[in-house]
Amino acid sequence: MSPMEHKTAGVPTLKRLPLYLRLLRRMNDEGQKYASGAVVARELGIDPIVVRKDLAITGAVGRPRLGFQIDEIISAIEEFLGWSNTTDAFLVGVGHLGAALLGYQGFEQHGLRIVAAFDSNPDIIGTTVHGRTVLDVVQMPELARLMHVQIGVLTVTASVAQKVANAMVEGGIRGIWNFTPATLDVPKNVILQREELASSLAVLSHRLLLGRGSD
Amino acid sequence: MSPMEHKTAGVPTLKRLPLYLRLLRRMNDEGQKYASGAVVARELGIDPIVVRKDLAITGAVGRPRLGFQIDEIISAIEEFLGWSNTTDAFLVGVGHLGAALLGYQGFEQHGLRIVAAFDSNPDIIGTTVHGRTVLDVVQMPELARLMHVQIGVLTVTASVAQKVANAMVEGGIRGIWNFTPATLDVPKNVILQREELASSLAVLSHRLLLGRGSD
DNA sequence: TAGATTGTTAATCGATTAACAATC
DNA sequence: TAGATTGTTAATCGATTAACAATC
Repeated sequence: MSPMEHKTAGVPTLKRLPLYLRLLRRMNDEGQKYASGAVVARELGIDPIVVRKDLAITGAVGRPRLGFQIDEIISAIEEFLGWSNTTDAFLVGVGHLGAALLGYQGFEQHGLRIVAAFDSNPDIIGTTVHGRTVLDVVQMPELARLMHVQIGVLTVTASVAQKVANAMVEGGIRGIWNFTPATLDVPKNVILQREELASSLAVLSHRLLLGRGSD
Repeated sequence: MSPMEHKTAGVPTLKRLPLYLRLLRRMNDEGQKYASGAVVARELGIDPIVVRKDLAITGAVGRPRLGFQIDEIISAIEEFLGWSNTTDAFLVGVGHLGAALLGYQGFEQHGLRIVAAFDSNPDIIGTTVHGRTVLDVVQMPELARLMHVQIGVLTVTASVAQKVANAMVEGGIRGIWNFTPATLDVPKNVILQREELASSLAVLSHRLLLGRGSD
Protein backbone atom coordinates (compact mmCIF):
# COMPACT_ATOMS: atom_id res chain seq x y z
CA MET A 1 0.00 0.00 0.00
CA SER A 2 3.00 2.33 0.18
CA PRO A 3 2.91 4.74 -2.75
CA MET A 4 6.10 3.58 -4.45
CA GLU A 5 5.64 -0.10 -3.81
CA HIS A 6 5.85 -2.22 -6.90
CA LYS A 7 4.06 -5.51 -7.19
CA THR A 8 5.70 -8.09 -9.38
CA ALA A 9 3.66 -9.50 -12.21
CA GLY A 10 3.93 -12.75 -14.10
CA VAL A 11 5.27 -12.77 -17.63
CA PRO A 12 1.85 -13.42 -19.26
CA THR A 13 0.43 -10.37 -17.51
CA LEU A 14 3.41 -8.21 -18.51
CA LYS A 15 3.00 -9.25 -22.13
CA ARG A 16 -0.67 -8.29 -22.17
CA LEU A 17 -0.29 -4.87 -20.54
CA PRO A 18 1.08 -3.20 -23.71
CA LEU A 19 -1.97 -4.43 -25.64
CA TYR A 20 -4.29 -2.78 -23.15
CA LEU A 21 -2.18 0.36 -23.19
CA ARG A 22 -2.32 0.68 -26.97
CA LEU A 23 -6.09 0.26 -27.06
CA LEU A 24 -6.67 2.62 -24.14
CA ARG A 25 -4.52 5.32 -25.74
CA ARG A 26 -6.56 5.00 -28.90
CA MET A 27 -9.81 5.27 -26.94
CA ASN A 28 -8.34 8.29 -25.16
CA ASP A 29 -7.49 9.89 -28.51
CA GLU A 30 -11.09 9.28 -29.54
CA GLY A 31 -12.15 11.38 -26.59
CA GLN A 32 -13.57 8.66 -24.37
CA LYS A 33 -13.36 9.20 -20.61
CA TYR A 34 -14.04 5.75 -19.19
CA ALA A 35 -13.18 2.23 -20.30
CA SER A 36 -14.47 -0.92 -18.70
CA GLY A 37 -12.42 -4.07 -18.49
CA ALA A 38 -15.29 -5.74 -20.30
CA VAL A 39 -14.91 -3.51 -23.35
CA VAL A 40 -11.14 -3.92 -23.40
CA ALA A 41 -11.58 -7.69 -23.23
CA ARG A 42 -14.10 -7.74 -26.07
CA GLU A 43 -11.96 -5.51 -28.28
CA LEU A 44 -8.81 -7.60 -27.83
CA GLY A 45 -10.42 -11.02 -27.71
CA ILE A 46 -9.18 -11.68 -24.17
CA ASP A 47 -11.13 -13.15 -21.26
CA PRO A 48 -12.63 -10.30 -19.15
CA ILE A 49 -11.48 -11.90 -15.89
CA VAL A 50 -7.90 -11.88 -17.14
CA VAL A 51 -8.18 -8.20 -18.02
CA ARG A 52 -9.58 -7.35 -14.60
CA LYS A 53 -6.78 -9.20 -12.81
CA ASP A 54 -4.12 -7.65 -15.02
CA LEU A 55 -5.43 -4.13 -14.49
CA ALA A 56 -5.73 -4.74 -10.75
CA ILE A 57 -2.02 -5.51 -10.49
CA THR A 58 -1.12 -2.02 -11.75
CA GLY A 59 -2.88 -0.61 -8.71
CA ALA A 60 -5.60 1.12 -10.72
CA VAL A 61 -9.03 1.30 -9.13
CA GLY A 62 -12.13 1.14 -11.26
CA ARG A 63 -15.68 2.20 -10.57
CA PRO A 64 -18.54 -0.29 -10.82
CA ARG A 65 -20.88 0.46 -13.71
CA LEU A 66 -18.40 2.90 -15.28
CA GLY A 67 -15.10 1.09 -15.49
CA PHE A 68 -11.73 2.80 -15.29
CA GLN A 69 -11.07 6.47 -15.89
CA ILE A 70 -8.97 6.28 -19.05
CA ASP A 71 -6.25 8.76 -18.18
CA GLU A 72 -5.81 7.14 -14.77
CA ILE A 73 -5.57 3.59 -16.06
CA ILE A 74 -3.13 4.66 -18.81
CA SER A 75 -0.88 6.30 -16.22
CA ALA A 76 -1.13 3.27 -13.95
CA ILE A 77 0.04 0.91 -16.70
CA GLU A 78 2.82 3.28 -17.79
CA GLU A 79 4.04 3.66 -14.22
CA PHE A 80 3.91 -0.06 -13.65
CA LEU A 81 6.01 -0.82 -16.75
CA GLY A 82 8.37 2.09 -16.16
CA TRP A 83 7.23 3.72 -19.38
CA SER A 84 6.25 7.06 -17.88
CA ASN A 85 9.82 8.23 -18.45
CA THR A 86 11.76 7.11 -21.49
CA THR A 87 14.90 5.07 -20.94
CA ASP A 88 17.94 5.71 -23.12
CA ALA A 89 19.25 2.80 -25.16
CA PHE A 90 22.16 2.02 -27.48
CA LEU A 91 21.78 -0.17 -30.53
CA VAL A 92 24.75 -2.19 -31.74
CA GLY A 93 24.76 -3.78 -35.19
CA VAL A 94 23.32 -1.66 -37.99
CA GLY A 95 22.44 -4.43 -40.44
CA HIS A 96 19.00 -4.89 -41.96
CA LEU A 97 17.30 -5.58 -38.66
CA GLY A 98 19.21 -2.92 -36.74
CA ALA A 99 18.30 -0.33 -39.36
CA ALA A 100 14.67 -1.43 -39.24
CA LEU A 101 14.57 -0.98 -35.46
CA LEU A 102 16.24 2.43 -35.77
CA GLY A 103 13.49 3.42 -38.18
CA TYR A 104 10.70 2.32 -35.88
CA GLN A 105 9.06 5.41 -34.43
CA GLY A 106 6.92 3.59 -31.90
CA PHE A 107 9.53 2.81 -29.25
CA GLU A 108 9.20 6.20 -27.58
CA GLN A 109 5.63 5.29 -26.73
CA HIS A 110 7.04 2.27 -24.97
CA GLY A 111 9.51 4.14 -22.87
CA LEU A 112 12.52 3.47 -25.07
CA ARG A 113 14.70 5.99 -26.88
CA ILE A 114 17.56 4.65 -29.01
CA VAL A 115 19.98 7.53 -28.61
CA ALA A 116 22.90 6.13 -30.60
CA ALA A 117 23.79 3.32 -33.00
CA PHE A 118 27.11 1.50 -33.32
CA ASP A 119 28.79 -0.86 -35.75
CA SER A 120 32.26 -2.24 -36.41
CA ASN A 121 32.10 -2.14 -40.20
CA PRO A 122 34.11 0.88 -41.53
CA ASP A 123 31.72 1.14 -44.48
CA ILE A 124 28.82 1.70 -42.10
CA ILE A 125 30.53 3.83 -39.43
CA GLY A 126 29.93 7.48 -40.15
CA THR A 127 26.85 6.93 -42.29
CA THR A 128 23.50 8.26 -41.15
CA VAL A 129 20.68 5.80 -40.61
CA HIS A 130 17.26 7.22 -39.80
CA GLY A 131 18.75 10.41 -38.48
CA ARG A 132 21.47 8.88 -36.36
CA THR A 133 25.14 8.82 -37.24
CA VAL A 134 26.58 5.36 -36.78
CA LEU A 135 29.51 5.38 -34.37
CA ASP A 136 32.42 2.98 -33.94
CA VAL A 137 31.53 0.22 -31.52
CA VAL A 138 34.86 0.66 -29.70
CA GLN A 139 33.50 3.94 -28.31
CA MET A 140 30.36 2.26 -27.03
CA PRO A 141 31.29 1.22 -23.46
CA GLU A 142 32.77 4.60 -22.61
CA LEU A 143 29.80 6.50 -24.03
CA ALA A 144 27.38 4.17 -22.27
CA ARG A 145 29.02 5.01 -18.94
CA LEU A 146 29.08 8.71 -19.71
CA MET A 147 25.42 8.83 -20.71
CA HIS A 148 24.20 6.36 -18.09
CA VAL A 149 22.61 4.22 -20.77
CA GLN A 150 20.52 1.44 -19.28
CA ILE A 151 19.47 -0.72 -22.22
CA GLY A 152 21.47 -2.26 -25.06
CA VAL A 153 19.75 -3.47 -28.21
CA LEU A 154 21.84 -6.25 -29.72
CA THR A 155 21.40 -6.73 -33.48
CA VAL A 156 24.84 -7.99 -34.47
CA THR A 157 25.67 -11.37 -36.00
CA ALA A 158 25.61 -14.30 -33.59
CA SER A 159 29.38 -14.84 -33.76
CA VAL A 160 30.21 -11.51 -32.10
CA ALA A 161 27.15 -11.30 -29.85
CA GLN A 162 28.91 -12.43 -26.68
CA LYS A 163 31.81 -10.02 -27.24
CA VAL A 164 29.47 -7.08 -27.74
CA ALA A 165 27.37 -8.14 -24.76
CA ASN A 166 30.53 -8.10 -22.64
CA ALA A 167 31.26 -4.58 -23.87
CA MET A 168 27.73 -3.52 -22.96
CA VAL A 169 28.15 -4.89 -19.46
CA GLU A 170 31.50 -3.10 -19.25
CA GLY A 171 29.66 0.11 -20.14
CA GLY A 172 27.27 -0.37 -17.23
CA ILE A 173 24.29 -1.38 -19.30
CA ARG A 174 21.74 -3.16 -17.13
CA GLY A 175 19.42 -4.75 -19.66
CA ILE A 176 20.20 -6.37 -23.00
CA TRP A 177 17.54 -6.89 -25.64
CA ASN A 178 19.04 -9.74 -27.60
CA PHE A 179 17.89 -10.11 -31.21
CA THR A 180 20.61 -12.64 -32.04
CA PRO A 181 20.27 -16.41 -31.74
CA ALA A 182 23.28 -16.55 -29.41
CA THR A 183 22.95 -17.76 -25.84
CA LEU A 184 24.61 -15.05 -23.80
CA ASP A 185 26.50 -15.29 -20.57
CA VAL A 186 26.19 -12.16 -18.43
CA PRO A 187 26.47 -11.27 -14.74
CA LYS A 188 23.40 -12.16 -12.70
CA ASN A 189 22.43 -8.53 -12.15
CA VAL A 190 22.15 -7.88 -15.90
CA ILE A 191 18.74 -8.56 -17.39
CA LEU A 192 18.51 -10.48 -20.65
CA GLN A 193 15.51 -10.33 -22.91
CA ARG A 194 15.78 -12.64 -25.89
CA GLU A 195 13.80 -11.99 -29.03
CA GLU A 196 13.51 -15.39 -30.62
CA LEU A 197 11.79 -15.39 -34.01
CA ALA A 198 12.38 -19.13 -34.34
CA SER A 199 10.31 -19.74 -31.22
CA SER A 200 7.35 -17.83 -32.58
CA LEU A 201 7.64 -19.63 -35.86
CA ALA A 202 7.71 -22.95 -34.03
CA VAL A 203 4.37 -22.19 -32.40
CA LEU A 204 2.86 -21.22 -35.74
CA SER A 205 4.31 -24.24 -37.55
CA HIS A 206 3.12 -26.71 -34.98
CA ARG A 207 -0.40 -25.30 -34.96
CA LEU A 208 -0.45 -25.35 -38.75
CA LEU A 209 0.53 -29.01 -38.60
CA LEU A 210 -2.29 -29.76 -36.17
CA GLY A 211 -4.64 -27.81 -38.38
CA ARG A 212 -6.26 -26.04 -35.52
CA GLY A 213 -7.15 -22.37 -35.59
CA SER A 214 -7.33 -19.74 -32.93
CA ASP A 215 -10.16 -21.25 -30.94
CA MET B 1 2.01 -44.95 -30.94
CA SER B 2 0.72 -44.81 -34.52
CA PRO B 3 3.48 -43.53 -36.81
CA MET B 4 1.78 -40.31 -37.91
CA GLU B 5 0.22 -39.48 -34.59
CA HIS B 6 1.11 -36.04 -33.35
CA LYS B 7 1.13 -35.13 -29.74
CA THR B 8 0.26 -31.57 -28.92
CA ALA B 9 2.76 -29.58 -26.91
CA GLY B 10 2.34 -26.55 -24.71
CA VAL B 11 3.54 -23.18 -25.93
CA PRO B 12 6.55 -23.07 -23.55
CA THR B 13 7.77 -26.39 -24.91
CA LEU B 14 7.26 -25.30 -28.52
CA LYS B 15 9.28 -22.15 -27.89
CA ARG B 16 12.19 -24.11 -26.44
CA LEU B 17 12.40 -26.73 -29.17
CA PRO B 18 14.10 -24.39 -31.71
CA LEU B 19 16.79 -23.62 -29.13
CA TYR B 20 17.57 -27.31 -28.75
CA LEU B 21 17.49 -27.76 -32.51
CA ARG B 22 19.99 -24.97 -33.12
CA LEU B 23 22.43 -26.32 -30.55
CA LEU B 24 22.05 -29.92 -31.73
CA ARG B 25 22.71 -28.92 -35.34
CA ARG B 26 25.87 -27.17 -34.25
CA MET B 27 26.99 -30.22 -32.28
CA ASN B 28 26.19 -32.33 -35.33
CA ASP B 29 28.31 -30.05 -37.52
CA GLU B 30 31.12 -30.49 -35.00
CA GLY B 31 30.96 -34.21 -35.68
CA GLN B 32 29.40 -35.35 -32.42
CA LYS B 33 27.24 -38.47 -32.53
CA TYR B 34 25.40 -38.35 -29.23
CA ALA B 35 23.99 -35.55 -27.09
CA SER B 36 22.57 -35.97 -23.63
CA GLY B 37 19.73 -33.88 -22.33
CA ALA B 38 22.04 -32.95 -19.49
CA VAL B 39 24.59 -31.36 -21.86
CA VAL B 40 21.87 -29.51 -23.80
CA ALA B 41 20.48 -28.19 -20.53
CA ARG B 42 23.87 -27.00 -19.30
CA GLU B 43 24.71 -25.33 -22.62
CA LEU B 44 21.41 -23.42 -22.79
CA GLY B 45 20.99 -22.72 -19.09
CA ILE B 46 17.74 -24.67 -18.88
CA ASP B 47 16.69 -27.17 -16.21
CA PRO B 48 17.63 -30.72 -17.34
CA ILE B 49 14.22 -32.09 -16.38
CA VAL B 50 12.55 -29.58 -18.68
CA VAL B 51 14.83 -30.62 -21.54
CA ARG B 52 14.06 -34.30 -20.97
CA LYS B 53 10.30 -33.70 -20.97
CA ASP B 54 10.49 -31.49 -24.04
CA LEU B 55 12.54 -34.03 -25.99
CA ALA B 56 10.24 -36.84 -24.88
CA ILE B 57 7.24 -35.12 -26.47
CA THR B 58 8.87 -35.28 -29.91
CA GLY B 59 8.83 -39.07 -29.63
CA ALA B 60 12.60 -39.40 -29.62
CA VAL B 61 14.05 -42.19 -27.51
CA GLY B 62 17.39 -41.76 -25.78
CA ARG B 63 19.82 -44.27 -24.39
CA PRO B 64 20.83 -44.18 -20.74
CA ARG B 65 24.50 -43.25 -20.29
CA LEU B 66 24.79 -42.02 -23.91
CA GLY B 67 21.90 -39.67 -24.46
CA PHE B 68 20.22 -39.14 -27.82
CA GLN B 69 21.70 -40.00 -31.19
CA ILE B 70 22.08 -36.54 -32.67
CA ASP B 71 20.77 -37.15 -36.18
CA GLU B 72 17.73 -38.94 -34.73
CA ILE B 73 16.85 -36.25 -32.23
CA ILE B 74 17.31 -33.51 -34.84
CA SER B 75 14.91 -35.33 -37.18
CA ALA B 76 12.44 -35.89 -34.36
CA ILE B 77 12.31 -32.18 -33.51
CA GLU B 78 12.07 -31.17 -37.19
CA GLU B 79 9.26 -33.65 -37.79
CA PHE B 80 7.44 -32.50 -34.71
CA LEU B 81 7.56 -28.84 -35.73
CA GLY B 82 6.84 -29.57 -39.39
CA TRP B 83 10.25 -28.23 -40.35
CA SER B 84 11.40 -31.31 -42.24
CA ASN B 85 9.85 -29.85 -45.38
CA THR B 86 9.91 -26.11 -46.02
CA THR B 87 6.59 -24.33 -46.22
CA ASP B 88 6.12 -21.60 -48.81
CA ALA B 89 5.25 -18.15 -47.53
CA PHE B 90 4.36 -14.74 -48.93
CA LEU B 91 5.53 -11.53 -47.33
CA VAL B 92 3.39 -8.40 -47.67
CA GLY B 93 4.79 -4.98 -46.83
CA VAL B 94 8.36 -4.30 -47.95
CA GLY B 95 9.25 -1.55 -45.51
CA HIS B 96 12.29 -1.61 -43.25
CA LEU B 97 11.14 -4.64 -41.31
CA GLY B 98 9.84 -6.52 -44.33
CA ALA B 99 13.13 -5.99 -46.13
CA ALA B 100 15.04 -7.14 -43.06
CA LEU B 101 13.02 -10.35 -42.93
CA LEU B 102 13.53 -10.91 -46.67
CA GLY B 103 17.26 -10.63 -46.07
CA TYR B 104 17.29 -13.13 -43.26
CA GLN B 105 18.82 -16.35 -44.57
CA GLY B 106 17.97 -18.46 -41.55
CA PHE B 107 14.26 -19.06 -42.18
CA GLU B 108 14.90 -22.04 -44.46
CA GLN B 109 16.43 -23.84 -41.51
CA HIS B 110 13.15 -23.28 -39.74
CA GLY B 111 10.99 -24.70 -42.47
CA LEU B 112 10.01 -21.38 -44.02
CA ARG B 113 10.71 -20.12 -47.51
CA ILE B 114 9.50 -16.65 -48.42
CA VAL B 115 8.85 -17.20 -52.11
CA ALA B 116 7.48 -13.77 -52.99
CA ALA B 117 7.14 -10.26 -51.60
CA PHE B 118 4.32 -7.78 -52.19
CA ASP B 119 3.63 -4.12 -51.62
CA SER B 120 1.11 -1.51 -52.71
CA ASN B 121 3.55 1.37 -53.14
CA PRO B 122 4.28 1.95 -56.88
CA ASP B 123 7.77 3.14 -55.97
CA ILE B 124 8.54 -0.23 -54.40
CA ILE B 125 6.68 -2.53 -56.80
CA GLY B 126 9.09 -3.84 -59.42
CA THR B 127 12.21 -3.23 -57.38
CA THR B 128 14.37 -6.15 -56.28
CA VAL B 129 14.91 -6.69 -52.57
CA HIS B 130 17.32 -9.40 -51.53
CA GLY B 131 16.89 -11.23 -54.80
CA ARG B 132 13.11 -11.05 -54.98
CA THR B 133 11.14 -8.76 -57.25
CA VAL B 134 8.41 -7.00 -55.31
CA LEU B 135 4.97 -7.66 -56.82
CA ASP B 136 1.75 -5.69 -56.63
CA VAL B 137 -0.30 -6.76 -53.63
CA VAL B 138 -3.46 -6.96 -55.77
CA GLN B 139 -1.99 -10.08 -57.37
CA MET B 140 -1.35 -11.69 -54.00
CA PRO B 141 -4.57 -13.65 -53.33
CA GLU B 142 -4.65 -15.19 -56.79
CA LEU B 143 -0.99 -16.18 -56.68
CA ALA B 144 -1.41 -17.57 -53.16
CA ARG B 145 -4.18 -19.88 -54.42
CA LEU B 146 -2.16 -20.88 -57.46
CA MET B 147 0.96 -21.69 -55.49
CA HIS B 148 -0.85 -23.18 -52.49
CA VAL B 149 0.95 -20.80 -50.16
CA GLN B 150 0.26 -21.64 -46.52
CA ILE B 151 1.83 -18.82 -44.54
CA GLY B 152 1.55 -15.05 -44.85
CA VAL B 153 4.09 -12.75 -43.24
CA LEU B 154 2.41 -9.44 -42.47
CA THR B 155 4.77 -6.45 -42.26
CA VAL B 156 2.49 -3.65 -43.43
CA THR B 157 1.42 -0.59 -41.45
CA ALA B 158 -1.25 -1.22 -38.83
CA SER B 159 -3.90 0.75 -40.69
CA VAL B 160 -4.05 -1.68 -43.62
CA ALA B 161 -3.26 -4.85 -41.69
CA GLN B 162 -6.85 -6.10 -41.50
CA LYS B 163 -7.43 -5.50 -45.20
CA VAL B 164 -4.29 -7.40 -46.17
CA ALA B 165 -5.12 -10.18 -43.73
CA ASN B 166 -8.52 -10.53 -45.40
CA ALA B 167 -6.79 -10.81 -48.76
CA MET B 168 -4.48 -13.49 -47.37
CA VAL B 169 -7.47 -15.47 -46.14
CA GLU B 170 -9.10 -14.99 -49.53
CA GLY B 171 -5.97 -16.50 -51.08
CA GLY B 172 -6.31 -19.60 -48.94
CA ILE B 173 -3.47 -18.78 -46.58
CA ARG B 174 -3.83 -20.79 -43.37
CA GLY B 175 -1.39 -19.09 -41.02
CA ILE B 176 -0.60 -15.40 -40.60
CA TRP B 177 2.58 -14.21 -38.90
CA ASN B 178 1.53 -10.77 -37.79
CA PHE B 179 4.33 -8.24 -37.21
CA THR B 180 1.90 -5.31 -36.94
CA PRO B 181 0.35 -4.03 -33.71
CA ALA B 182 -3.14 -4.53 -35.17
CA THR B 183 -5.60 -6.97 -33.60
CA LEU B 184 -6.78 -9.07 -36.50
CA ASP B 185 -10.13 -10.71 -37.08
CA VAL B 186 -9.85 -13.91 -39.10
CA PRO B 187 -11.88 -17.09 -39.53
CA LYS B 188 -11.42 -19.63 -36.75
CA ASN B 189 -9.55 -22.07 -38.97
CA VAL B 190 -6.84 -19.51 -39.74
CA ILE B 191 -3.93 -19.49 -37.32
CA LEU B 192 -2.63 -16.16 -36.05
CA GLN B 193 0.83 -15.73 -34.63
CA ARG B 194 1.47 -12.26 -33.32
CA GLU B 195 4.97 -10.88 -33.00
CA GLU B 196 4.68 -8.26 -30.32
CA LEU B 197 7.88 -6.29 -29.68
CA ALA B 198 6.09 -4.14 -27.13
CA SER B 199 5.34 -7.23 -25.04
CA SER B 200 8.99 -8.26 -24.93
CA LEU B 201 9.98 -4.74 -24.07
CA ALA B 202 7.42 -4.69 -21.27
CA VAL B 203 9.01 -7.74 -19.67
CA LEU B 204 12.45 -6.16 -19.94
CA SER B 205 11.28 -2.78 -18.63
CA HIS B 206 9.48 -4.23 -15.66
CA ARG B 207 12.46 -6.36 -14.66
CA LEU B 208 14.74 -3.37 -15.03
CA LEU B 209 12.44 -1.46 -12.72
CA LEU B 210 12.55 -4.21 -10.14
CA GLY B 211 16.32 -4.35 -10.53
CA ARG B 212 16.41 -8.09 -10.60
CA GLY B 213 18.63 -10.02 -12.97
CA SER B 214 18.25 -13.39 -14.63
CA ASP B 215 18.33 -15.47 -11.48
C1' DT C 1 -34.22 0.10 -7.25
C1' DA C 2 -32.13 -2.68 -11.00
C1' DG C 3 -28.24 -3.90 -13.42
C1' DA C 4 -23.64 -3.76 -14.98
C1' DT C 5 -19.14 -3.86 -13.49
C1' DT C 6 -15.46 -4.25 -10.08
C1' DG C 7 -12.70 -6.87 -6.99
C1' DT C 8 -12.02 -11.00 -4.35
C1' DT C 9 -12.18 -15.75 -3.09
C1' DA C 10 -12.22 -20.56 -4.61
C1' DA C 11 -11.55 -24.26 -8.18
C1' DT C 12 -9.34 -25.96 -12.08
C1' DC C 13 -5.82 -26.56 -15.17
C1' DG C 14 -1.18 -26.87 -16.90
C1' DA C 15 3.74 -26.24 -16.35
C1' DT C 16 7.63 -26.70 -13.51
C1' DT C 17 10.15 -28.99 -10.09
C1' DA C 18 11.28 -33.01 -7.39
C1' DA C 19 11.98 -37.93 -6.60
C1' DC C 20 13.14 -42.32 -8.15
C1' DA C 21 13.05 -46.66 -10.64
C1' DA C 22 14.75 -48.61 -15.09
C1' DT C 23 18.47 -49.12 -18.22
C1' DC C 24 22.68 -49.48 -20.60
C1' DT D 1 29.56 -53.81 -11.29
C1' DA D 2 29.17 -48.80 -10.78
C1' DG D 3 27.47 -44.73 -12.42
C1' DA D 4 25.34 -41.58 -15.49
C1' DT D 5 21.34 -40.79 -17.88
C1' DT D 6 16.65 -41.74 -19.38
C1' DG D 7 11.79 -41.85 -18.58
C1' DT D 8 8.01 -41.82 -15.38
C1' DT D 9 5.34 -40.78 -11.40
C1' DA D 10 4.26 -37.49 -7.74
C1' DA D 11 4.40 -32.74 -5.63
C1' DT D 12 4.53 -27.96 -6.09
C1' DC D 13 3.75 -23.78 -8.09
C1' DG D 14 1.50 -20.31 -10.84
C1' DA D 15 -1.89 -18.95 -14.21
C1' DT D 16 -6.42 -19.35 -15.84
C1' DT D 17 -11.16 -20.00 -15.14
C1' DA D 18 -15.27 -19.87 -12.34
C1' DA D 19 -18.33 -18.02 -8.78
C1' DC D 20 -20.05 -14.38 -6.17
C1' DA D 21 -20.36 -10.53 -2.98
C1' DA D 22 -19.69 -5.45 -3.01
C1' DT D 23 -20.57 -1.18 -5.22
C1' DC D 24 -22.13 2.69 -7.74
